[in-house]
Amino acid sequence: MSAKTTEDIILNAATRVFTQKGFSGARTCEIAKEAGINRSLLHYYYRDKQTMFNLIFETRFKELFTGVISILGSEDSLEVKIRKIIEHEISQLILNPDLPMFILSEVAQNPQFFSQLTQKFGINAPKNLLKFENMVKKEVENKTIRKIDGRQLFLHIMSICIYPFLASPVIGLIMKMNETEFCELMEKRKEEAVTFVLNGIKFNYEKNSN
Amino acid sequence: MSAKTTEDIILNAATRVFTQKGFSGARTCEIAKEAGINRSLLHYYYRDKQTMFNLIFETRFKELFTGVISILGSEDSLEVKIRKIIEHEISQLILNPDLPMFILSEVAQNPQFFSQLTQKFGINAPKNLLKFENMVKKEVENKTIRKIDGRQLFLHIMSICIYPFLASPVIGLIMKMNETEFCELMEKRKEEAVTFVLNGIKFNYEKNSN
DNA sequence: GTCTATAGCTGGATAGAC
DNA sequence: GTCTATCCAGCTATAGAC
Repeated sequence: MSAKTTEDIILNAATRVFTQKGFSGARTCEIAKEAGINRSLLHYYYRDKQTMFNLIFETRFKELFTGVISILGSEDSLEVKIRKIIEHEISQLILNPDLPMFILSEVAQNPQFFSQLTQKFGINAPKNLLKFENMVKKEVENKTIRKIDGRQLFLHIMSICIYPFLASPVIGLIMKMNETEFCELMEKRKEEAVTFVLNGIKFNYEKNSN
Repeated sequence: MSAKTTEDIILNAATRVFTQKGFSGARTCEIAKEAGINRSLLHYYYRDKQTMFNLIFETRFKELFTGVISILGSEDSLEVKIRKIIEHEISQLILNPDLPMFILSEVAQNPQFFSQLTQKFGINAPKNLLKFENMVKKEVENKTIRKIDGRQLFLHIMSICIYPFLASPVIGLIMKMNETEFCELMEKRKEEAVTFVLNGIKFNYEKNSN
């Protein structure tokens, strides 16, 4: 990140511009301007716009997904997994609030991106998710949590962590917050989200004991 | 939607293309092709790309926001509001799965869009949200629900409804579902989400009675 | 490695025939 | 109202000087 070489300066500038505007909205001359260099230097270091974009997209893609997926596949208990995912996700997103919008909007337009990259990095998301689902299933059978589809629970958790960052401009306006206040709300959200999720799946005695 | 006149045919085609590719990714020639007409007809009916886009964006913007905001401002009880929002949102999104990505990605690049349009339509989102927050506050004081920040609860609800549609390409792949299966999961999600949220805010006797 | 100049293309917009 | 032809701007990419 510290950007000493011209190569790094360009890459950082390109990352900012692509992340904010997406591939089709980004302009190479804006990247050059942001980096404070000549436009032809972009081609010298990274051949063309698409090549540069692919490189950046891969990096940011890993930033977004590898953390959660590895926690999903860990040996922790369900409750610990839930805590870890939430704390990890929200902490990361406070540092990179525009990351999910960048990745998801590009993937929406180009779904093959996702499968290509998970293959390339040997990420086995479906396997790790299945492991999570099986844990949920077992806890449901043991009646340590209420009856719930593991996929839905996984979606609940991801939703609660990621959505606020996807909608932050809207949220900022309707809740009349500036960026700092938004971050504070997200900071508090870590604990709140854990409580909410754990309560949300708690076994319901009154309802199920008869 | 039925598209009898050329004007409507163009508008429907443009809606599809803009929604899928966004403003900067959309090409007027693609819209013309999709509508099966000549490119210059676009200009005849809608002057230019930006004008056409603004028109479509306004319409889709209303589709996404007016429903929830009016429920927020209604006289229903908190529980009924929660049920109504969830059922309304997920039902709408099953019919328009790519709507939130369209709106939110454009707003992310152009935050003034949101404030302009809410002003223009006289939507007072902050006021209706405050009403919701006050209801939450009152229920917390009455100990009918656990202690929770109304803003966080509102975010929980919106997140759980909207996020799966924003991430649907990713979700489809890691859960190995096609579009139909995804819709079925969302159909079931209505009930699951209501249970989850209501449990998530339930007053916790064990913890608070001593 | 970095710059200037320029080529070449894509896409939006307009004029004008029918 | 619809089409053809054309123009023009903006953007990417390349060649070549320093």
